[in-house]
Amino acid sequence: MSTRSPGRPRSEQARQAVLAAAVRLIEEDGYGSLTIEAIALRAGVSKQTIYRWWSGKADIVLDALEESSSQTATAPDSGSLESDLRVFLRRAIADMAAGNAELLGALLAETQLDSGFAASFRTGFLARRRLPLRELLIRARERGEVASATDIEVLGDLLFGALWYRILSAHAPLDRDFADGLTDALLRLAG
Amino acid sequence: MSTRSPGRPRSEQARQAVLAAAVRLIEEDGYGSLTIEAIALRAGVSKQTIYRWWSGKADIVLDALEESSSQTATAPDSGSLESDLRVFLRRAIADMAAGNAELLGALLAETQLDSGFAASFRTGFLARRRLPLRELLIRARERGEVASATDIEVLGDLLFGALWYRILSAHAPLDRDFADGLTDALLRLAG
Amino acid sequence: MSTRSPGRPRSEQARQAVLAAAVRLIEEDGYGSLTIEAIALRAGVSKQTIYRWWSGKADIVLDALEESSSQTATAPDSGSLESDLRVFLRRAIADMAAGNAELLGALLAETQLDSGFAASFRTGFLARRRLPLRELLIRARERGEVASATDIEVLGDLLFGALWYRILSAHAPLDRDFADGLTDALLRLAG
Amino acid sequence: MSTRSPGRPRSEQARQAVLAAAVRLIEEDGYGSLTIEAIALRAGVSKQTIYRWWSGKADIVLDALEESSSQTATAPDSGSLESDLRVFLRRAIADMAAGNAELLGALLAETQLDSGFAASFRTGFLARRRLPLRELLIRARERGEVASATDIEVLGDLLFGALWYRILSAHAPLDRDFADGLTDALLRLAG
DNA sequence: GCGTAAACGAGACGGTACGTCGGGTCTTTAA
DNA sequence: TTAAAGACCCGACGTACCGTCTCGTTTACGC
Repeated sequence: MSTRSPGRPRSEQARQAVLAAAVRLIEEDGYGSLTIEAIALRAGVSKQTIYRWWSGKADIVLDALEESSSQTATAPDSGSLESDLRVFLRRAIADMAAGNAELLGALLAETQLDSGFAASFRTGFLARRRLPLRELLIRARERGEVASATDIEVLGDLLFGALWYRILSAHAPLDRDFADGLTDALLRLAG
Repeated sequence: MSTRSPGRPRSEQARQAVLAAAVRLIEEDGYGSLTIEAIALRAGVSKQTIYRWWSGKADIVLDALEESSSQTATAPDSGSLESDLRVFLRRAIADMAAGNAELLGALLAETQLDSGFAASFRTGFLARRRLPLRELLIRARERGEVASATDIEVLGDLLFGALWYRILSAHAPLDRDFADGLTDALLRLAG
Repeated sequence: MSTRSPGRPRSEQARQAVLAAAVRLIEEDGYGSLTIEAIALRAGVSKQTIYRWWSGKADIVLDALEESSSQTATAPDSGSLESDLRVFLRRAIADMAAGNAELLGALLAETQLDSGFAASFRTGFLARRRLPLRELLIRARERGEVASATDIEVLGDLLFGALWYRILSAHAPLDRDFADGLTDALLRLAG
Repeated sequence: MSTRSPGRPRSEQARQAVLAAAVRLIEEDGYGSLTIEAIALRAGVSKQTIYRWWSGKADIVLDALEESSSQTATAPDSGSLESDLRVFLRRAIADMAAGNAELLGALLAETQLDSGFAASFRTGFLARRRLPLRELLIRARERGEVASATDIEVLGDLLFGALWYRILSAHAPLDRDFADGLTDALLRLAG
């Protein structure tokens, strides 16, 4: 069989170089001064190659993030709300803290700059990360660990809000203590 | 007496026109496509006049916000935590909701684009808005309405995080119900 | 074979459009009100393209002039001083008179405005046009048609001075009569 | 008597300061980078004061020139063409050479930039300086020292052309030797 | 001396053009 | 067909000066 399409195949090397260049440039100067031209130069790639595969800076950052982000996609299911919550939050914070806080901030900015991107980011990125928490809480409610009157959505707002707020305000670190503090608060609110 | 400095005085009319133009342009096309030139054109003002008084787009937005923002500066002091919290939150949300959510989003974006602005925004704008809540909670703790073990800073993160998160994710409205939901949650955590 | 360098080649069409636009704008409003932006607009070309290939307005005018200027570069060599001088002067004046007087005036102005340009203009443009006259006179001296005591450089000053002075003062036309009058004067001085 | 008009009289000090500042700035950076604002700053004078009395940069330079220029206005009349010519030329060149070559160059440039100024400059400045030579030559013709066939205007073009050309091309100095060389040439052409 | 009046410094104003940067597209040669 | 190279049009940047304006202040004259 084989039958790959004809012509020169896409260069995986170029793809990696672009993502790596973007990440490094953001670390150096911040997302605000990131330019496609600088990425192309640093990656040793032509601008055209970038525009062939990505729609803009935000798209590259998104791609880089999916690449480095480990799986927060599946909710833990230990049978205990406290354990599930603690694991979920530690994992989420570890994920953000690594070197990704800068990248998340970049996407946060883009959300306010490009309403098209904002829409897809909200229904895609944000909602996807919120889903496991929701599942976890629903299972806990079925076990009776969460009061039926509790508004699960407000819980989500409080939790993710606190996470993003730390990225935004940077007034305190995103560490394990913060994860556990949030876990305690959530348990209290859920009861 | 009096003796003002010589030279033509600053035009208050130009100042107002710039702020108004910026706000209207953001409402029309979003902060991402806001340009100094467009502001100048719309306001019937020269670019130089803008650069004479403001350092950039973010500075203008900040100024516009202070102008329209009513006083959230002073904490209510009714003697009851619940009442204070409710008043404070309703006021804060009313302030954000008006037409200011867009402007706040713009500042949020700028925070990620310009680290210099970010610093002054955090220690200025954000911290200033956080202060009344802090005072209010400390008074309540002295009255015994807040458990001494409660971490007041985490409470702040949760509350303001939730507010900003709604602006960011726009998945639900910033209304009085949300204010009251947050009040209930906070009371529960404080106790 | 062949192997030209990669990348999009320079647009000859853009180049011509720029030169033509500059010439027409000078004819319309004079060099004083010529702007790079107007040239770009009229030529349907971006400013960047202009700055990529020319260093400024004067450089463009110089280029346009070389383009339109026929060859005054080679000295006539008929064996007779009178004939050589007459041909040289008629040619030089025809060259200036065409539509180039405006352009020459522009370069004249630039000489006084930009000392860097002045230097290259003197050693390049001016000196190059002076050379054929010098050769022609030296040949004539060898034939005994020019007195050995005659200062060839002063002759050059007188001749080119008169030409430029007419451009500058515009009090009388640059025509064939003037060319012949100068020829007669020069012959008299040379003898 | 007296009866001057009421109101504060014009400050002679300000006038001198402006002219001096303009001259010094031209010497330092050339006419091309001369600005009204720089003159005002250097002279310790407000822009308004400059615009009240002069119409622009060229007008100031013209004023400064008339100030420093000694009287070339009257033709010498010794009874001998050679003597008259020599005196006239030495005087003219001394006048130009002093520190005025820069200023003359500036006016030369302005001529090409502003057609309104050009007209008044030609009929005023240039023609006025040409007049004494014309008178001197006419007197000599009446004495029989100039051939009646000689075209006095072409003589003027050659002489003033050579002077201006040295300013323009700066390839040789404006000194007494040059004045005497021109005198000899003119005598030869006149005979 | 006191009011009128012009000139003065300071400096903000609406503009125009500057020269640069980056965006996204297009056109070439090479793999 | 993809890639690197690099020229293209376009729009905005932040700056420099333009010539005008509006202030508070100063300096003359005529009443």
